[in-house]
Amino acid sequence: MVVKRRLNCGFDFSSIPKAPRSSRRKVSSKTDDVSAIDLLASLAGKLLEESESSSNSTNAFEGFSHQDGKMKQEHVYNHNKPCKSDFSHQANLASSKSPSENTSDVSLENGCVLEQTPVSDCKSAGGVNLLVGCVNKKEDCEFHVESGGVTEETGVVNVDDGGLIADTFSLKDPSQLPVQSVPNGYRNRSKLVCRDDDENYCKYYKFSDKCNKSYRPLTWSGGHRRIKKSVVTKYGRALPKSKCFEDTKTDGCLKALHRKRKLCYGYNPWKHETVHRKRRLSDKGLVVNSDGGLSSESVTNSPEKGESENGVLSTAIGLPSEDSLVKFSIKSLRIPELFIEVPETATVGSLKRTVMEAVTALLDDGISIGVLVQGKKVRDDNNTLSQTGFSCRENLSNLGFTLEPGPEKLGVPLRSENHVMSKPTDSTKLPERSADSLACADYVINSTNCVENKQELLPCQIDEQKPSSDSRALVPVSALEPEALAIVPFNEKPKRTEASQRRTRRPFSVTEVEALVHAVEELGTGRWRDVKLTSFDNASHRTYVDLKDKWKTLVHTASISPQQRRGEPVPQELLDRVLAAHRYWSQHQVKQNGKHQAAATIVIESGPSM
DNA sequence: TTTAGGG
DNA sequence: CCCTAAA
Repeated sequence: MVVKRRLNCGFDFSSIPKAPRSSRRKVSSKTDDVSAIDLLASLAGKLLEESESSSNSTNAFEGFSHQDGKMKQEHVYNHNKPCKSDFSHQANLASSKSPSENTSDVSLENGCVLEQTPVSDCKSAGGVNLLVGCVNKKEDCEFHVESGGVTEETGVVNVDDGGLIADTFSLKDPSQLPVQSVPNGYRNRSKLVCRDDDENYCKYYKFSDKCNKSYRPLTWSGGHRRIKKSVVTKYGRALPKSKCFEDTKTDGCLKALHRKRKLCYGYNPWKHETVHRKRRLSDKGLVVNSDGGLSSESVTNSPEKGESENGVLSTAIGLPSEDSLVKFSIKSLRIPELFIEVPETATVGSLKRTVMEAVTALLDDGISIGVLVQGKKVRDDNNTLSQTGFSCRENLSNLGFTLEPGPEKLGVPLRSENHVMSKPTDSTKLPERSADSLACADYVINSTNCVENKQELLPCQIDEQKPSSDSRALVPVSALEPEALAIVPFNEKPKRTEASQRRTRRPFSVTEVEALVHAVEELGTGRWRDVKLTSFDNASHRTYVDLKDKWKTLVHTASISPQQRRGEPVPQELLDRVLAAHRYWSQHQVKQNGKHQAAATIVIESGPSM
């Protein structure tokens, strides 16, 4: 899975397709959501363009001040390399807010960021997260496992992945963000969890007597969702699935990349991109308009006319010369609170893989974009920017974006009719500016050793933020090497275009097995829904069917010789409990059918767990 | 929707 | 993990 994903640009996340969790559940996509992404992209592109032409664009960025003091440890990861464990990360400083509000911040980074957050903080502080990270201070940005508790007595690293959060902060100087020490609170059991928005944030579940700690499986509580949607072109036309990146679990990143590209070539009127390049991308399957550039009609659209959603988009994509343009940039989209647990004896490689899996799971579950104005989430996607209150440049400081779990909130795929987007005015305008960014991105991507190279990565992003040219601070939507970009998605995973992709395999961890066994011991083998609700409620990637299947395999595993077992070894103790529980509940079934016999059985067997 | 099983 | 018949 990891092999070809490139998660370097914050924008990627916004465009990451929501992987269908279950074929049975189909969520109708909301067109409104798309506009948010597109708008965001458009604005970002616009900002770039603007900054390029005007050194004063800096002001536009200054408004984005990071509002909270949340401590975050973020990890930029990417896996351009064949090695799945290959990911790089870096920490970012972010602010702390209540879970529901923390989304208003914007971090500017070249890559996706994972935040490490103590679970305990979540519940104890009413959802307030303490995250550790930094933007410019490399020394503080490393993924210090020790701080998380790897070296702690618990021997686990907890990465609580909360909802995805896109933070926006001043491009001016990320380093100004307060740097705080890493809390030593990562001692709980790990949660591969994804915080859901707001109220769902603090969910956690108990999964065993021994491990009666909050456990939030990696996922947002939205449960499995499988969304089938068509990709909409930047122009608002729905493309045939075969020609678009379809939402798939495994191709989320690819899709993200695709989106990124859309941003580069579709929404960002950056300069010096040739039509030829665009076409090449198009040929590769990218959703790129061959004529490229903003359409004249869109250009003529004045911001004032933007009453409808389309209008908003037009405004966002308006000509650089228009003062009314809303300009801002989103340097990165953060994935906060990825909670990970690994034994202290685990290798670094396994740690990487674990993190990678967590990230993948997070992405697989889909994300949506939220827009915040003055800390308040804008729910009406149909309002214009001005109506919403951030049409003016001075209000940008109050503008925030959030990456939120839950594809259903933002059915990325929209209906074409709802997305009459502006076309790029100048086909020749492509992200030349992004060259630097791209170089940076490439560098990041090529970094093999994430941890080791992290510091190297940071400079990249820092270097980009030159005082005189804020545009450099913009998210590097790599466009420098179109071919490469185009190739990656299509050549690497060409077939992954169907919505109903098989879910990525996620082997049960021992911890999960433990939780499962414990739940079955108490609930029996015929109440998988209850098992799910009691022990895996927040593990959206674990359906009750999954649990049932896992139990099935566990019983089988326990029945065969250890030599025949594969995968991560399950402690014999657990397997014994599996057999015991299986036996017990089998008897229990018999009991229901034949009461008398059951009574005797029960007396003999005091319980499943032993 | 949930169970139960086969694939 | 997926797919589905049944309930």
